[in-house]
Amino acid sequence: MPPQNDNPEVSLDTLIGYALRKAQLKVFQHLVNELEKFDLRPAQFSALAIIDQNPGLVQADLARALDIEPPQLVPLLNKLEARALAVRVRCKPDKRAYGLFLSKAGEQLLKELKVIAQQSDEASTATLDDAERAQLLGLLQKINRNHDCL
Amino acid sequence: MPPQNDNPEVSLDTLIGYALRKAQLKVFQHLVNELEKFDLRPAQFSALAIIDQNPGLVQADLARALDIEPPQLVPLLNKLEARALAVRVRCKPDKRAYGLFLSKAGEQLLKELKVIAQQSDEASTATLDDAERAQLLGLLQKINRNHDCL
DNA sequence: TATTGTTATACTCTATAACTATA
DNA sequence: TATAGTTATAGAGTATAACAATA
Repeated sequence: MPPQNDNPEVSLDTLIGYALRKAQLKVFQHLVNELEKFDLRPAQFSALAIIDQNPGLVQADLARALDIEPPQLVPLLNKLEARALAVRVRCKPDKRAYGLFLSKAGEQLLKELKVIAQQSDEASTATLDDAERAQLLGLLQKINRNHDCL
Repeated sequence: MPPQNDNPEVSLDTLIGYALRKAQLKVFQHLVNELEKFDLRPAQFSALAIIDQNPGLVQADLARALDIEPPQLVPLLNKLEARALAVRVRCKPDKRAYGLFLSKAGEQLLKELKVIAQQSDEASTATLDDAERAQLLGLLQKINRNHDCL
């Protein structure tokens, strides 16, 4: 922390965006470190979870759910397929598209990863108690509701 | 009883990290759009605010405060100096280092930007009322307090 | 002609090693 | 020798246009 601060009445510390970014970097970095042991990135974990909850969805749907562009999905899914965690299956009605499914190994790994992610969440927010964590989750989800202002 | 492995207890929507990331992207993107009108990035705004509160700090201090590496600071400060918003001044005691100061124009622009940032904060969290916003800020700051290294 | 997934490309952000000039 | 700032560079993450196969 740099030297003194003689005019603190309006500062970065009153901005939600500033605190939000710092907190996100901290929590995200913790998860990155945990998932590194599985040679996975957070987006790959999220992809596994979304496929698990929406078996058969096509890549465009997954891209929208992850809020990334379709081209970014290609190496991500290649990696998951190469590790036999997920599969692309040609759609019967529309042979341009692929339905996405988890393999048994993918389902099993995902179960492990969910525990890891939950523990990472708690470890990186260890200054909060359970009630505060629940409160925070509710507030964040409330922010994430209205997407029409974007 | 066969133990069911569905595990709906832990999905992405129960993870603080997931909600935190989505909220941060939303709030950050809103600020990026607002600052774009001034041809500035959030890190440049933060740099202006930190220099303003800590006039004369050296670049290593600013890098630490912004949580970026010193090399990333070079083009950032070059831009601020080229626009005459901030200046690097050789330190008298240690001629290797530069003290950083805002120009009058920098101070004046910063005053404007603080209003913009505050409005951006409120606009991108418009689903929250003032009490919830204050609550959220407190929770985030609590996360950002690290007790393992002071 | 339009769409799904893919390739190629570029632009930003970030991280690290090496260089300069001072100490 | 060690440090402050800089340069050069490489690695991610992200965004867009263009292409192939299919509709």
